[in-house]
Amino acid sequence: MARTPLCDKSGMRKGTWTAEEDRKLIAYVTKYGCWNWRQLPKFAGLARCGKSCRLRWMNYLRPNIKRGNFTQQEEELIIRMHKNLGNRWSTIAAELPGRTDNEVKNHWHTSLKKRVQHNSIINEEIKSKHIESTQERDISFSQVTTPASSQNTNGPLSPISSSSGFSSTTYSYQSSNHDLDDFGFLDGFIESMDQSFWLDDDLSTIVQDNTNCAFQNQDTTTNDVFLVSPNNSSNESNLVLDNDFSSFLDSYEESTVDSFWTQPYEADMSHVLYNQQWGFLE
DNA sequence: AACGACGTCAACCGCCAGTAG
DNA sequence: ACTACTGGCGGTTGACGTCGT
Repeated sequence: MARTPLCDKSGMRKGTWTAEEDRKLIAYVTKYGCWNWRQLPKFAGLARCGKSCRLRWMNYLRPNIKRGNFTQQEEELIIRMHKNLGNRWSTIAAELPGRTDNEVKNHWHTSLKKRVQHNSIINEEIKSKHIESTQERDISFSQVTTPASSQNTNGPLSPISSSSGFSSTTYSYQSSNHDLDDFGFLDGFIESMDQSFWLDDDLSTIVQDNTNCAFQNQDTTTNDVFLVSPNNSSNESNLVLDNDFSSFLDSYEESTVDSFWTQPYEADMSHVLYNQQWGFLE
């Protein structure tokens, strides 16, 4: 599943992230935010390039990442959006709360693409059979009543004029008269999502209740919430924050840890939060 | 049980756009 | 206007798991 750990020329680690590296990254970003990915590994005590840290955080460690199988609704949305937008994975993923562009991309290549292609083939077969039967009927009909020169090949019954090139047998929304360029149905999909899906209620409460020790930094595009030191350019102030952070953690450990952090390192993250064995900036 | 083919997905790579100096 | 830097994106890789023979 993961790559064998190795180092590049500059001594930066590559390959699979260890649980310890994850703990360091989570602890640092949770405390100070992702103010500069390039500089972050140095301060977080990680022998990784910033790009690798960013990727690990964005695709795997950040809160509210939704893991597990895609629902039928999610798959239908991906297929429809991909048909309209192409390989714009980040745009597609933005409509799937908790899903990353990498995850959407992987799921498309491993599962959905084949399914769509399979359905297209079936659809083509249905189309060609329909054309054959229509032509046979037209021929037999014209033999009796109509001169060949007056046959209309692009009439209302032509499957070519009504087909979207997308199977209508599997995906129910296709039969609901949506225009291909009309994303209106997406609104309904998104509205039906519980708001807690986007941002953990417990977390937002905690951030509001602890503004004395850290301030909230929320990414408006992803709804990610980070806790940022009031003055993260100073180690001295960070140490002060460490003390405040202890009480801050005490105040919410029971209500939030389980829901805030997702698998697979839920237990490890709890360890970080409870014991604060960060081992850096100290 | 052994082996190869295939599927999955975390992670890497290169490119590009935006921004600051 | 130009350059350097950074974050973000999409394409691709490759280790590991699963399945079929």
